[in-house]
Amino acid sequence: MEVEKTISFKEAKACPVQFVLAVNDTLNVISGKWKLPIIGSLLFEKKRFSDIQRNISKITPRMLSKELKDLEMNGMVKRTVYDTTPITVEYELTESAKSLGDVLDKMLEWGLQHRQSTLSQN
Amino acid sequence: MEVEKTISFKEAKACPVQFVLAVNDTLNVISGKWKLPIIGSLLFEKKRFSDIQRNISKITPRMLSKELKDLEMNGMVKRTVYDTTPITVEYELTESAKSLGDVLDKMLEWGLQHRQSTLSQN
DNA sequence: ATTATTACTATACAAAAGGATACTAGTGTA
DNA sequence: TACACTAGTATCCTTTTGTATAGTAATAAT
Repeated sequence: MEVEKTISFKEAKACPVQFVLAVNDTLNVISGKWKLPIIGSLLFEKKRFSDIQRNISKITPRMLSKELKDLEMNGMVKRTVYDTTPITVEYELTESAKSLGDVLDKMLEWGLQHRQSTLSQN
Repeated sequence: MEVEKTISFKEAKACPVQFVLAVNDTLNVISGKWKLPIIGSLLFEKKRFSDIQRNISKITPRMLSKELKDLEMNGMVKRTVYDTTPITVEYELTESAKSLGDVLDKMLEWGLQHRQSTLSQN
């Protein structure tokens, strides 16, 4: 039986190893070619499998299925099956996933700034 | 000749495609197994190749060399060669890279919160 | 009976990322 | 002469990630 310690922001920030581990947690949740597009597609409304597929035109069903499973396992999306004919399955972001929006905004901001500052080096 | 348009935070945020692209810019800079550990290792002081290698015990010189090149190309680290014998090479984070610290803090914070909220689902 | 629909799965393959191990150049020391 | 040091490279191999293409189950409409 493992003892799992809950770590605080302060503790994690003070220790480089914990820091890297915790940041990696976040990174892993959104890593992979299609996670971000999928999250983006679900940011404003819940959607069905085929809707997402139409939304992200180049994704294959295999990848969409796999990435959605990953996201579900990581507590990022909720999957709901409706017993219609043919069945419909709805995917929606969890609250936690929605709160990732703020982080993504920060990344967006830094990305734009960084592009500026590296362009101006020429 | 390509016209390159500089995009604003507002513009990027309003357009899902631009949003995903810009966030991906940031993601790409820190993606790969060793980027974060390397950045972490350089956060507080400049270091030499062998120092970093000692710091991140499991990295091979091949990977360290490759990742440092990537980081340099992306404007994240500055490489300085000193003509000593044997030569010494120093790596340090650029200002832009240091400013990534804030983003990483956000990611750390979210990662910890998300872990809490998914644990409490059981 | 054939076709369409939704939400996938199966198989095979290609490409990218990463690891293991050995090696190099240039110089200094024992 | 032999060895050690720094900062890497070179070669080969394994693992992970992603792609292409075809197929499935359950049901309903034509």
